[in-house]
Amino acid sequence: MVTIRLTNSKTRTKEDFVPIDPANVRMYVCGPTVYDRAHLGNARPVVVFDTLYRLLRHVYGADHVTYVRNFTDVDDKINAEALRRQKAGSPGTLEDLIHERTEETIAWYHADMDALGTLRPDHEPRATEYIGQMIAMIQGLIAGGHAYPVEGHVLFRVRSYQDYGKLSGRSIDDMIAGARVEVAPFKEDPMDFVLWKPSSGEEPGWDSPWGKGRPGWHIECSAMAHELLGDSFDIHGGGLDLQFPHHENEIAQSACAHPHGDFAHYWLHNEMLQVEGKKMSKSLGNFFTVRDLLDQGIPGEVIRFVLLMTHYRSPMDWTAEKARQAEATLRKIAEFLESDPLTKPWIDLRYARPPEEFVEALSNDLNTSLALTLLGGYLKKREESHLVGALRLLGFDTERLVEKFSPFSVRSFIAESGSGRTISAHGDAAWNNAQRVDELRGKLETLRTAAMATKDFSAVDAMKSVLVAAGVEVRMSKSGVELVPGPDFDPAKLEAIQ
RNA sequence: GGCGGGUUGGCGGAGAGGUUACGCAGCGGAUUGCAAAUCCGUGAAGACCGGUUCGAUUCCGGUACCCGCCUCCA
Repeated sequence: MVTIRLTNSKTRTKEDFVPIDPANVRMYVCGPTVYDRAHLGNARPVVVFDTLYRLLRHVYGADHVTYVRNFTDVDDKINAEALRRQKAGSPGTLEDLIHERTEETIAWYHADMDALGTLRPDHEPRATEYIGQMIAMIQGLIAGGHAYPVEGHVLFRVRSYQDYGKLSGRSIDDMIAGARVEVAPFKEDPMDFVLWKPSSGEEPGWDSPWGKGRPGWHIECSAMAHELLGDSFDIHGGGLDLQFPHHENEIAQSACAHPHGDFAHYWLHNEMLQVEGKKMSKSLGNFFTVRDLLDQGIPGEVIRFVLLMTHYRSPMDWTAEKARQAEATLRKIAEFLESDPLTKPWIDLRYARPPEEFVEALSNDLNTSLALTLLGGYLKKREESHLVGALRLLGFDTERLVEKFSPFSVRSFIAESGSGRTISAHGDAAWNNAQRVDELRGKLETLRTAAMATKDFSAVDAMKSVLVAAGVEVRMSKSGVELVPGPDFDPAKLEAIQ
């Protein structure tokens, strides 16, 4: 069995991964706040940890990994939207409207992340379903002297936790010195953070020993991770921006509430995403959601490929050029996969396995960039079994790749043994297009044969330019004519040919 | 201000204390009616200054620049 090695933020070193229980490897990843469409930055950790999830399943067995990713459905932005709808006359209580909004957002999230080829986690708990556990946990923290109620709030006492700041490499005193935050007057210490806060009439609230209120942001992950994964579990993941304060606070709460456990053993943080060299932000006008990209016709597989091109601990830049390269590579792969089985050795691809070196690349702190390089090697060497095994482990469905990136091709061949033509198509729409293009292929071939005799190629060139304009690649050689649709293939433009 | 990370060839992007990364683009060639695709070949790097070492792009220190977090953004 390969040894997985992961860079643990807790120790700042790359460590051998040793699960608490190899029969049940447990991973928790911070999920989205469901107030709007997921943007591309949200997608990065989803794809990164999906890849880790797939690797863990590969190494320990699909039934021996438990992956939890939460939905944060308690949030001011959600409240604001629900309130806006209520004031606009939508029926139902505020709680109903909040639920409506979060349901809608979760459905979008699932659709968008599915398009990126990510597996659904084993559990997707919602904060609102774990309020009871959060209240119980807060009560325990108060009883243990780690938290204190004041003015309807409950605050966590950071000075009660020795190791506060260890994960993010900060000291409480340094942070106070450089703090730019306004400190609520009722805090014992400026760094104390909210576990519970009161709700006004316009905000959702739950009854608690401290009055009607709602949980602070950090407690939900602690409560849900504990409920679903226990006192101690293996991996906790999320974006680097969550390292402080979110993860720091999670550790403090969990460690103090469950002193017999040690919470997560390995903390993984992915670096941030940039767009054309700049931070993605609405003010710079380079902000976009995953749905925006999909709607622009950039396939989810391309987005996934681009995200995997850069190691997860490096800042990653989304550029149009990278998307172009990823698309070109996926097209080459698809074209090879769909190519005539008679031209390559027959293998039962159902049992294709990724090569050892490929698994090792991923096992070395999820080196997806190196993995993609190896993948390119299998393509070049036409090692179909290796290629398919590697693609699957990386989360690419080979049949979908063919349907999307090489839907059909038509070709004629002239050989000593005779001549003929082949059509390959995947899916009904592709078949119809292939039929139409094949007619044109026949016509082009006739024109070309005539032109070879007369040396007048003008008719051939005219037809070729229309095909190219319609996004069809034209390949003519001694052995025949081949037409392959490119990424911009537009069947409507073929009508220009009579 | 405090803390953390980064700086590799035209572009993207890895590994490794010493031997070709790789991809894209470029260039040369094969092939082609032309082209495309494909194949073969090829130049090009390690921000700056010091140190350790027989030898550093790879380890250590400093400088510059960039980025992130400290504000319930992944």
